Order: sequence, then structure tokens, then C-alpha cells
Amino acid sequence: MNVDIKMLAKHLRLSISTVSRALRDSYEISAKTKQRVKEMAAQLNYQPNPYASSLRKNKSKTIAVVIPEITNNFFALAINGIEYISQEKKYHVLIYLTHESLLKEIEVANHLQNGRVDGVLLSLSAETNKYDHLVNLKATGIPVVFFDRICESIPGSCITTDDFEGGFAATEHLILCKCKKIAYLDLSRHLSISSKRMQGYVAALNKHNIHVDERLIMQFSNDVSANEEVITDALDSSDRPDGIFASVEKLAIASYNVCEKLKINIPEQVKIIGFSNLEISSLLNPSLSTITQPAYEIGKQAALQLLRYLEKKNMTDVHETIILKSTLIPRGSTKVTSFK
Amino acid sequence: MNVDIKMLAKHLRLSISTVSRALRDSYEISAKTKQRVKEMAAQLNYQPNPYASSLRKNKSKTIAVVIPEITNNFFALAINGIEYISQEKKYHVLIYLTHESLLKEIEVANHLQNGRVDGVLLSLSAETNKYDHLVNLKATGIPVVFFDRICESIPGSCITTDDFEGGFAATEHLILCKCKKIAYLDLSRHLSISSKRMQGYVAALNKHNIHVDERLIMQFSNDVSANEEVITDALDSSDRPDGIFASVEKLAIASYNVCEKLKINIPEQVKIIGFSNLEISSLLNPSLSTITQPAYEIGKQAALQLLRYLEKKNMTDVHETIILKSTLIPRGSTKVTSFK
DNA sequence: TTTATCTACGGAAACGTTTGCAGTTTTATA
DNA sequence: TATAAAACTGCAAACGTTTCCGTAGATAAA
Repeated sequence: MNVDIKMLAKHLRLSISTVSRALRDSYEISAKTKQRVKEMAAQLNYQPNPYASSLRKNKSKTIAVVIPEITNNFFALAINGIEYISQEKKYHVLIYLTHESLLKEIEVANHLQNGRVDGVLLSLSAETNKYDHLVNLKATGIPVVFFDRICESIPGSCITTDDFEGGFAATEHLILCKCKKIAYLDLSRHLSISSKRMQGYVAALNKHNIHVDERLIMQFSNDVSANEEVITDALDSSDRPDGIFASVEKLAIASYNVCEKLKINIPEQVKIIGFSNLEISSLLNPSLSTITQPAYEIGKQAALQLLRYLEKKNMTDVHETIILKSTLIPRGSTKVTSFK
Repeated sequence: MNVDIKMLAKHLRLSISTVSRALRDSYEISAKTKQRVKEMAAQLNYQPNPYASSLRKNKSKTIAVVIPEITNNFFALAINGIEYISQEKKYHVLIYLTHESLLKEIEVANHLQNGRVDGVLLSLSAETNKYDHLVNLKATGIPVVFFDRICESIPGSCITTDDFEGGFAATEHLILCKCKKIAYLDLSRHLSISSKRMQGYVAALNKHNIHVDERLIMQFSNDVSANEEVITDALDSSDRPDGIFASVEKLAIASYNVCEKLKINIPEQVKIIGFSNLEISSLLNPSLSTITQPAYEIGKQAALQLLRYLEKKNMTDVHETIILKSTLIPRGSTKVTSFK
């Protein structure tokens, strides 16, 4: 609001350009002058105007994080990682939530074309089934790094986990726990993570010679009560599945809720495993078996990748995909109960 | 990057100023011209440079959210509310995490003096015991609205909950559940929420003529394992408390972990209640009795308050405090078990 | 001594907007 | 028809930086 570089220069009886250079440690300025300038700047509490600087340099030192939702342990952890790297490199982090809506995602992506940010970290919304908005965004020269819910049809940087292996492991785990009829609860058929996890599911069934029943592959929305209804329908029948593989945390939780309501015992009557970053999975009743992603690390890697790219002189489009490993943690919800 | 207002003007054979005014719907421009301009702008995909605008107008349409941590359901929900209001009013949201560190908070607050944001929403770190940095920030003319962990020694706007009543209700609930020896698990003695909740705790004990035992009032840090050690010490003795009131979610969780480890039965041997926004409290083993804050609403109100303030012509310093109500939800962890 | 190189700094343009002021045309009023 | 008011539009100065040039003086090389 107050003291600008002009005033600083006046106090110092130096030119504006000299002050600017001194503050940025230019080689053209003598050590003595630099020190004088810096001392005076500190004394007057000079705060450079970031917008003037951004305008001139055409760099904002700001990145955008575009995610489907924030009340989700995975994304909260990822942001934690992103923030860690960003603040270390003096970048600022803008948050945009799409609430799993394609329209919102398009709106955000289009807006970000205006240069408000130097780069974008993005995880697709569940609804997203076309990618023009993202192609356009990249076309304006703004680097985009996808994380977790990546976009496979756009070349570029991606940070993700071994979803196929995770899906395979989860399913095989259920199979080894004697499940014969395993349901796959899916968020959206468009998402990379969903299809990869499902492929793992199918592969595991195939390996163990279990027929893939299409009716056991269920799609869900963002509507909690609608989801629970679907699960209720599936579980409230005589030939209900004896195993549930939830591709995302909230579907595992929804399954728990339904089982509670229907008085279905986990793991005796149905075993449940799900992708989840719930730190208290072990405290659930029963404790939830999970495939857990290194969410914090994903955030860190995504931010690192983007910032590394932004600091590069030659902005050649890197096309690097980093795949981190998830880990399966068996707990009570898939415990094999003895016959009685 | 590309097409700027100058180019737009050239295409339209109009002056820059006319174009600018037309885009902003100035009364000085004819409807016909406005339409022409807007159509051309859309056609050329003109994106106004936000930094040029910010520089000129000395307004950034950006707010900062400064919170202790994001992997916390309360804050995630609050951000959700903040984002909801912000995007509605076309504001952008920068996130800064202090990780409960005073130094970090000071660093962030000082940085924000430079005008990068028009206003700040802040929840104090657990370590914060002096407020110069916040006084300075406000002194530069940047409005600050506190939410949840408010700063009582600085006049200004605050959004919080009825922490005294919440603490009182939680404690009385334990008392009515026959607890005789109730521990209070506190995050930091500096925080407004902590002291308010503790006052409620003390008041409830007094009302029921229960002696306030200082040894039952325990302080905790941000270090999970250290916290669990303290709780272990408290619970692993013959005269352990029979009731625990956790002032924040993570201490309730820590208590669960310790009880599990020590094979202490909840609620038979010890009853637990805690402030928490865990949506799956009911699925814990046993389900957790909670005092739940309207976190989403707090976020919304905080953002509303700040933005209302920013849009005001006369920036008179409002000093409004909004107190929302928490609700006590009794569940399994405080259930009175019959004598056997 | 002349010329070239370096060091340290200043002047001024540029970044892309917004806006005060002035100017021109059109319309309304007398 | 003359004149005042209203309706449009343009010029140019900001906003606070960064950076391209240019230059004065000092030092080194010829």
C-alpha cells in the first residue's frame, strides 16, 4: 500500500533501476550499494508489489490446484504435499474445486488461460469425459501436470499410482479370503483410476477362473444417498455379493453404512476392501482393509514436476509419468472367519 | 500470452479505452458497441490480464486462507464453505498452511502485507501466543477475519462456535453417564477454543460438585507419538480417568489408539467424547460421541463476512462476532453399560 | 597517449489494464 | 436555427515493477 521502489530510491538518492537491481542481487551493482539498499528496504519495510512484478515479468510465481473435492483424505494429503514443495520454492497455491462437475472444470480451465498462474496441477472430475478445455489450456502454453486422476489422451506429465496392480491385489485378496462373488464399486467409467482398477479386478478374477459378472460392476455418482440406495439394493437380496471392492473411499464408507443399516455382518457375511487414505481405518468397526496410496508423496512429486518444469529455461514439453506404489493393508473387514 | 485489449481495439477500430469500458459495461458506451466488443472478445478468446488489472485497480480479487493444517476434517470442510462463497463472488483463494507453527504464521502474515490478497481468513496456529504479526497485517489495511481459532486480543471480525457451551455439554454428558474422573485433553493453552472449552469443562464439574483435578487437564502437541505416550501414561494406571473429553478430534483418535493398545474397553472402562467433524464417527469401534461444529457453515460465514467487507465502499472496521452452535451427538463411546 | 574493456549506475520504455479529462457527434430544448 | 445537454468515444497518464540501453569514469592494454 505504502512505500514503493520509487520512494526507496529517493531515500537512497539512487535511481529506481539501481534499487531494483540491488534488491535482486544483480551483478551490476556493487556490494556496498546492495547492502545500503537492502538495509533501507528493511528499515522502511518495503514490500515489492507482486502484481507489478508479475505484469512485467509475465510470471506469477503462483500455481493452481484443481481438484474434485477437498473433504477427501486423499486430496487433503496431496495438497499437503503440494504446499510443502510450493512454499519451499516460494510459489503460491490457488485452490479450485470442481465438485466432480465437468462444467465447473471447464469453467476453471478456461479461466486459467488468462495467465493468473504459471502452471496447473489437476485431478479430473468424475464427470469429465471430454478434454478440449484441457487441450486448450495446454495450448496457451500453461503447463499442466495431472495427478491421480490423470488424462491419458493428453500427452504430458502425470503422477499416479499403480492402479492396475492395486485393483488386482485388492481383488485377489478377497478371492484368497474365500469370496466367490465380488462386486466392484466404481465412481465413474471415465476416470483413468477407475478403469485401471477395474482392469486389475477383472484380471484377478480371470486368473482365478472366476466369471466376470457385469451386474457386479456398479457405477456410482456424487450423491451419497443415491449411492447408498444402489448398494442397499445389491446387498438386500439373497444372492448378494460376499465381497466388495470399493474403488474409492467414500464407497467403502457407504458400504459400511448400508451393512450397518441392514444388519449385515462384516466380514462374516460380506468382506470389504477399498482404496482409502483414512488414517483411522484401523479404528472402524470392523477395521477396514485398504489399498492406501502415498497421497502426500503424490502431491509432492506433482508439485516438484511442475515447478521443475517452470524453472527450466527451455520449456520443452516433458512427457514424464511417475507411477508410485500403493500398499494393501489387510484388516478386519476381510478377515476369514472360522466356520461355526 | 496472446490477444490483449490493444489488439481487440485494433480489430474493432475502436480505442483501447472504449473497449475497456465496453467490457466492463460502462454506462458511457452504447449498447450496440458493447455488443460488438463482446462478440469480438469472445471470438478472439480475449482473456484480460488479471495482473495488469490488479496493478491498476489495486485490487486482486484474491483472498488468503491461513490455517494450521489441512488434513483435518474441520478445516477441509471450512475451506469447502470458503470456496463456495468465493467462487460465487468471483474471488480466488490462496491457501497457506502454518502446520501449527508460530514462525510459519508470522512469515505468512508478513508476506501478505504486500497486497497479494485483498483480505485474509485466518485460524491461529496452536503455538501462537503473540499477535504482533497480525496487528501489523491489519495495520497495513488488509482486512482479517478470524474463524474458529480466533484472536481475542485483536478487535475485528470473528466466526466461531459456542465453545464454552460445547465444553460444558460434553463434560456434563460424561457426568450424566456416571463418570467421576474426567480428563480434559487440550491442544494448546493459548488457543481461544481450548480455553473456552476448558472453561465449559470446569463449569460443568463445578455445577455437579466435582473437584477440578489439575492433573486431569493435559496439554498436547502436534507430535502424534508424543501425544499417545502422554495418554498412555494417564490410562495405564490403576486410578485412571473413567471419562475423557478431547478438545480436538485428533486427541480423541489418539485416545482410541491407546485404548486399543492397552486393551481398555470403551465405554465400559473409559468413556470418550470429543470435538470432531469426522463424518464416520458412527462407524468407529465403538462409535464416537462427538460435539460437532458446523464447519462448512463457519467457512461460508467467514468468507461472506470478509467479502461483504471488501465490497463495502466505506471500509470502516467492522467488529462483528458470529457465534454458531455446535451439537452434541451421543454415541457408543459414552454409552452407559449395565452392571454385570 | 590512444583505445578498449569493465564497473557501476541512470534514463526511459515496457508489461496490459483502468480512468480522468477532453473532444466530437447526436439529440433535445428554446 | 441556435444552443445546451447528453451520449459516445479517444488520448494519455497512471499503477509499480523490470530491463534494454546508454554513459561516465576507472582501469587495462596497445
